Amino acid sequence: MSQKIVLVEDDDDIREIVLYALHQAGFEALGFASGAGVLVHPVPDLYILDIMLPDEDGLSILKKIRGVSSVPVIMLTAKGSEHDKVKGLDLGADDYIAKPFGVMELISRIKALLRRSGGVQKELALSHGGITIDHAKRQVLASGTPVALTFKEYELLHYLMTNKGIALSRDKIVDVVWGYDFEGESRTVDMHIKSLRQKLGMAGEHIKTLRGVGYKLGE
Amino acid sequence: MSQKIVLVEDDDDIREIVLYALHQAGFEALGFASGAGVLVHPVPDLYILDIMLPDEDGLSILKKIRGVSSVPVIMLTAKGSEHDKVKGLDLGADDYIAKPFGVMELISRIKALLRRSGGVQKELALSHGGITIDHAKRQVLASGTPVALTFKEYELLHYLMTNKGIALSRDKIVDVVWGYDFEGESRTVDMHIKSLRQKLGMAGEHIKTLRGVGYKLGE
DNA sequence: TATTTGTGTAAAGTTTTTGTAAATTCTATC
DNA sequence: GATAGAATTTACAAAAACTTTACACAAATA
Repeated sequence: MSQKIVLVEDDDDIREIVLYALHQAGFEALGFASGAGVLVHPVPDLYILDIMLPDEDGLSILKKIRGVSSVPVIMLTAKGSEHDKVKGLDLGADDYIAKPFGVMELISRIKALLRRSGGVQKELALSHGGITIDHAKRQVLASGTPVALTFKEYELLHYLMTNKGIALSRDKIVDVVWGYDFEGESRTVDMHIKSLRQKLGMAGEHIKTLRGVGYKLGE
Repeated sequence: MSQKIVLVEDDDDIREIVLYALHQAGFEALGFASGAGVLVHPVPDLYILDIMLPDEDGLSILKKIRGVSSVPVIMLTAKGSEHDKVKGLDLGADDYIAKPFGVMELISRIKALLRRSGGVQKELALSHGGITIDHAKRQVLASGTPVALTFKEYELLHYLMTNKGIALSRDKIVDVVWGYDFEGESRTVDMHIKSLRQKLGMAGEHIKTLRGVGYKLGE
């Protein structure tokens, strides 16, 4: 089970080089050229963010990440002068690396951070396929935007998310979410699945129907 | 817990960009397009003043501020030539930044000033969405005006404020604020939430109802 | 292809939950 | 113990959520 790293870097060359090196080092690495789409992606084990990006700057992405998770973040800063300033600011990232940097150094810092954080890393939010559920806040984000769910909808999604990839029968779902067995047949579960899919929009497609069995979130 | 910054800058674009960056950096920032209204507002932790303003220039605002407070002030100066002149005069501001400036640099200087002036920032008051609760003074402000709360109302608000963004069940609220469990059903919590919302006026809308769960402040 | 079985979904009907005014009980203070 | 203000309960209206029904549609089966 290799660890996942998301890299956000607009310079194509740098991105390709770093991704290649990360793969060589045994990480599962995914690159983005801009902030768009980053937060739709499930939360990885570590982020590497360029502080200067075309659309949205690295800091604003950092803020959003920190809103849902305390996953380690490494910021890439441009020039020497800016680097010291940013580093001194302590904006909430775990490490700052000045460009140009050696790939080996980057990887060694990544490993250090993962070692350090791996211990008591408490994930605040569950994530999958653009869906994020923060149980403390009782808040759900689909593709980055908040979604208002009713009580049962939320409970159902939470159950699916905590069992992502697992096939769940209607009986099991009813037991867990409703807490008792319905008598006859009813479309209640289907009904709530429908509402969920609808409210989650695009991301709702990750809720799969298993004909004759029940439902499943993701692969 | 966040520090307040007032920005006076007539250029809409610059004002928006800087305000955005300040918010991203975790400050509570408020912008004015001209000098009017600035001094009516409560004194923040730091001012940023453009030296060239339509009605009243930044220097006269600076004078007035210095008349009542020694709060840090950063002046924004236009071009290179003027910058040096102003800087050499030492007009009483704590720092001078020439336009165009990098937002990162501005924020770094702000932090430096706040660190220097405030020492260790003693944060007495919690703030969110126009509601301020100063536990030392046991005083609550809603949209800037004092609100008289009863004991239970205050305790309830304080609990909500210290857990802003967190979903709180009625049981939890009762445990913490009332200290014991009610027997049967009762509308007591709802009742106090209602009074709070009423007394807080506009700002009361930040207390959200989570149907089937409880309540939550903000987010 | 025809049939059967299972699922999606809109809409109606029912239940649950919350908001709120008013009545009642409690508590501190004089 | 009288009184005023606060806290709690009661009762009901309003709003929101939940379940069921009914039927269309899709997939599996014969």
